[in-house]
Amino acid sequence: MISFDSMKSMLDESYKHVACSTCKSRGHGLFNGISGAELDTLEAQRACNFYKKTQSLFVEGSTPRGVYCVNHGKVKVFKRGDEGKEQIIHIAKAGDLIGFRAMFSGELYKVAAESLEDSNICFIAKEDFLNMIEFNPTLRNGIIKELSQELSDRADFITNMAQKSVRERLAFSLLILMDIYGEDPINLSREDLANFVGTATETLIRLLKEFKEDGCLEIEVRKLRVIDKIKLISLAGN
Amino acid sequence: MISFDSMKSMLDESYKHVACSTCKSRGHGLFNGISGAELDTLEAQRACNFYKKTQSLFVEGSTPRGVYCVNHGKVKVFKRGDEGKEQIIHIAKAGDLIGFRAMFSGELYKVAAESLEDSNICFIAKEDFLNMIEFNPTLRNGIIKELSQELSDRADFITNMAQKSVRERLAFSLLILMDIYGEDPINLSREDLANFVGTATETLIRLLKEFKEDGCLEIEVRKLRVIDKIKLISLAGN
DNA sequence: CGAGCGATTGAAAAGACTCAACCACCGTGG
DNA sequence: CCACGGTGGTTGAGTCTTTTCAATCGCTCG
Repeated sequence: MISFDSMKSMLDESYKHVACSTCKSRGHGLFNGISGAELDTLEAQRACNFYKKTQSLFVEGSTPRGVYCVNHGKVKVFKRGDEGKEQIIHIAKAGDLIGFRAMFSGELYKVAAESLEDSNICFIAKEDFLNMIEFNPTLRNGIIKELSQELSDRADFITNMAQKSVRERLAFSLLILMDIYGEDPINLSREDLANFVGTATETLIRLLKEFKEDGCLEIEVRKLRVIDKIKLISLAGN
Repeated sequence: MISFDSMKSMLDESYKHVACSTCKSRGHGLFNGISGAELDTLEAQRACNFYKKTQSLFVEGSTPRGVYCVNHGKVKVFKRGDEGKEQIIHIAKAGDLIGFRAMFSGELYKVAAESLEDSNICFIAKEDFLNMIEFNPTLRNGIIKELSQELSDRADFITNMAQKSVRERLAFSLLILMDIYGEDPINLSREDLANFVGTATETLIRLLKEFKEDGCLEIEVRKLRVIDKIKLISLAGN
């Protein structure tokens, strides 16, 4: 049976059932350069789904059943601290793969994932994904490289968290977000942004205002646009 | 030519040229369960070296040439922040492998590694290591699993850094160090410990004193011994 | 014995957080 | 069409943690 919601979803202009062959995933990241039989297999095995803003992909502690490939939209990957406060570890954009770490560790999810905006996200079941990895050396090496890359990013992240002031971390975070959002303005709730930077919402708001007064930033209700990247880089203290 | 230093090293009681077959690496981690021809290959390819306390294995920005396998001793893996302050990302103990991330990413080292005490550390050249990985599915899967595991650990680490107080982080760090040091007292300079926790040395010293007064800890010049693990866990705020 | 480094202590200052109140916007229901 | 309630955003004030800077101590090594 098709619910009213899912019908509405299908009619939503942001929803497109796309072919893997035209998906951004092929432009970068893991599935970069995949083609031929491999691509056909992928096309056949993946299931395309629409997620409304703030919909959950998976939660901490649940059993991993496959990987998620973002076709369109943004997804936050986060973890909850002791008091339930979210720490955003990563924000995935179109073309990114989510949840593959858990495929290999044999553990339950240690993080949760949730859409930040209306998103198209494909799902590839665990067995299918692991099969592809097992029999495709290129893909396999890609995975290893990807894991290595993320590990390195996180070492940076840890160092920043430990040594930088909140102001510097915010500047640094905005630079990362610029890459993720590309031409579009950064579109995050104050709370999500605070949870990415690792600070209190109020502190974040005050700093955003300062950055705006410094002429680095344009602020709309929920949208941030970086005007002066150079200045931001110097504020990030690198 | 053999230098005086290296002769002295060889005479040092802490130096033992061990066979891989008796190395702790086989008890856990990547080389867990390796045997037969594989073990012989490893034995033939690896070079055993002695590192005095505070000796560098590799520095940030240098070219990775192979992996390091700790036979005996401890190694800190760290990164320098903007003001040159070290952030210790990881402390490797006997049986741990170091520097394998860089084998796969094709980049220069993003972190540095240095011995924390007199250590025996074997070296396996890049080609040999990659060969082993390429042709040994078990080993390969082990690597992927290891990378995944570390990724998960670092997500925790980031969350802790972002949300916990320094006191909680210290308690948490001491618990991690208990695992690493096992029966031995934790043996780190105040500065290294501070750089692991991510705080100023002075703050660290004051908190250690408090923990001692709370009856959690015994403090010697450089050695820390946890007395009350339960209390420490509650202090870590989990 | 003196230099030097790591460890320690004290006092002041800065940074960030918490709490409380208030505002602005938006969708709902009357 | 408008009042209402709720959510997310913003501001202010006070407090607490943590850092910084300066000084001292104690030990080891040459």
